[in-house]
Amino acid sequence: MKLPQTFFLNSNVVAIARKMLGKILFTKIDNQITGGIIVETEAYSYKEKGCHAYKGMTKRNEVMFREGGIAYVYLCYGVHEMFNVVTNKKGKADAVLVRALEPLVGIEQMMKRVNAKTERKIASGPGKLTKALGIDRRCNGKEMNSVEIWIEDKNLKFKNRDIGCSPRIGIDYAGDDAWLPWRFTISNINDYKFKIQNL
DNA sequence: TACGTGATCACG
DNA sequence: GTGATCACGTAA
Repeated sequence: MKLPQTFFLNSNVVAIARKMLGKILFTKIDNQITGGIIVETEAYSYKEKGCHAYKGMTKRNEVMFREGGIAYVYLCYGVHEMFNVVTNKKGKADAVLVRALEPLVGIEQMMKRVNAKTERKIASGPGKLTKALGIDRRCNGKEMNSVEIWIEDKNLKFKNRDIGCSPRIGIDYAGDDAWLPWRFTISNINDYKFKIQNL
């Protein structure tokens, strides 16, 4: 089942980030379908200093202020496209950064895009997963149930011990807010992968 | 551990 | 206009 927009309208972005683990992010770009299981996410709220929207609306973060359920894609360090899903109601600029995927569909195509020789680690970072899925700033503002990009729920459930929760990566500029445990990870994904059917 | 890379943003 | 900074990846 494709996740509906309502999934992203909740005001608790941390809960959404947690629930996005195990969902499957797909793109159909250049007529190729590629996708992977979301295994690492981070929550960002306009109320805290780690968030691009903390200081208000700018040209870059404008889509974060729209109604939830759309993509927020921006360029980081001049090199990497970063993919987020905007959440919450219009004007409440929250988002979830997707930081890593377990490759699942269209693996050959993903390997080609990232120029990798093996399928291992081809989407194991926020900059790499966008490259693997063909996501770039053209996806900025795109609805998350469109034909180019969407997330599916295959009802994957995890044991508590396989879910990690820790501070977010690379946001030292956020001061105290850098300590918020808003990063979520899955370990032992291979123990769960086989449960996914009907790709 | 160092640095490429270029858009963005807060200054004037 | 300009310059510091950046939600990374890779090589070493």
